[in-house]
Amino acid sequence: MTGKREQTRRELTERLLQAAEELIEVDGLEGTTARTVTQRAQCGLGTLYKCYADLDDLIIHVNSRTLKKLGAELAASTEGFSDPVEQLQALALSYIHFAEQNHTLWTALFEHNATSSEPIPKWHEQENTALLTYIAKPVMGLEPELKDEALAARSRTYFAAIHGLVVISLQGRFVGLSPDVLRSETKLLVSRMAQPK
Amino acid sequence: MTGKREQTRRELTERLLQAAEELIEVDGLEGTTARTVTQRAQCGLGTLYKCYADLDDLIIHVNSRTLKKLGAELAASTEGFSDPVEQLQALALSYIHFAEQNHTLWTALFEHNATSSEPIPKWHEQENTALLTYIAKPVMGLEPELKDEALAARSRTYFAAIHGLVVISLQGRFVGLSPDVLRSETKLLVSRMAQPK
DNA sequence: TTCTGTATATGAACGATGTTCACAAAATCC
DNA sequence: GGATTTTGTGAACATCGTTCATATACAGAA
Repeated sequence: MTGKREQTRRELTERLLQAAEELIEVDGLEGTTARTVTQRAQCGLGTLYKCYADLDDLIIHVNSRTLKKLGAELAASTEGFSDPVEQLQALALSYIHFAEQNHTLWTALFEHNATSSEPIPKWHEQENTALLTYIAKPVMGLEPELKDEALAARSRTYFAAIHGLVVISLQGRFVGLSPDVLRSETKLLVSRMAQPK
Repeated sequence: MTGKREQTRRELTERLLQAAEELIEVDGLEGTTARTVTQRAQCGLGTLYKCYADLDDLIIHVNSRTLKKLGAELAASTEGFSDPVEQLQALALSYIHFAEQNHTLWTALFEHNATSSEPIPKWHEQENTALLTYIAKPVMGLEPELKDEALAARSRTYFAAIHGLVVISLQGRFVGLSPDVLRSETKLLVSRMAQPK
């Protein structure tokens, strides 16, 4: 019987990922410590560092999962819409919906590593930029003259503007907008952005 | 000779504020600890808790200073422009300039307290929303039908969209835009937002 | 000025954090 | 089945924010 080592290692790795995700979901990033995660995963403290580089690395893997879920919802949101503007509206509303329904996980996406020395690994940066592809498609329909870098930059502009609006609203650094005001302002932002001069 | 106690207390409070500001400027929030701050201010560790509620409170006071500087630059930026759109452009470019020139202090404004249990005190929230006044003025010129809450919401939308763009660019969670692309995209965002349908 | 009482600046100490590492135990190999 | 290698473990360490007894310095009265 061979491969037992590899199996238990995979189980441990998965259990830790699951435990971290649940902890972030319930208590947020601040409650997600090396000790609470390993306790919930029912393994020793040092095991975390056998399965992941460090706690940051584990959280990045949780964020990776979250990005996959978000990507799936974004992809599904544009189905049935042929008009680029309607697609952008659907993407924006889908983003809001995801942020509301998965508040702590979504928050962890950009609050994590906010003050860290280690840079975000490239494979995870890539996962972020990959989401811009969903935006690039309708933007291409709206502004067909844009090529490559210009299209990527414009897509980032669309995303950044919407994202900023959602952050201000849901994070509540300023007094938060109500959910319906957030939606109406988002629709307005998209429709104005989507009318090239 | 009376009032010596109060004077040294004020000096200590100011020295701690100055030390924290310099530390954030040089090392960012992560290098700004209770020990490094008190060491730089040349006072005992416990003194911090005599002058401020805790380390968070001290950093909030640094952020308060930063907001004042930002507010002054924003106020100055619109001088000489009468066209609302030009005023919004000036505000946006001024915001970018401030973020670039005071990168760590500006970052501390919204990265601090990201994962904290204590809510931001109301007087500091008020300092944040006060900045929206600068935006509200030109927006009022552009969309005079907006009243009170609607105007406040629309001003937040303008700010949030620009802020999102600057964050994505300067924070570099995604691969960062070059400074001139950031500026051209910002101008485009403002001009499109500023054309009511 | 001197003496007494009070306010306060201080750093040792505490609990909690992320991370490391020697070691015992378990899996693999011959 | 014995030898060897791999690995999960938690005690230990450095550092963090925060507290508190205490010694020091100041304020008011004589």
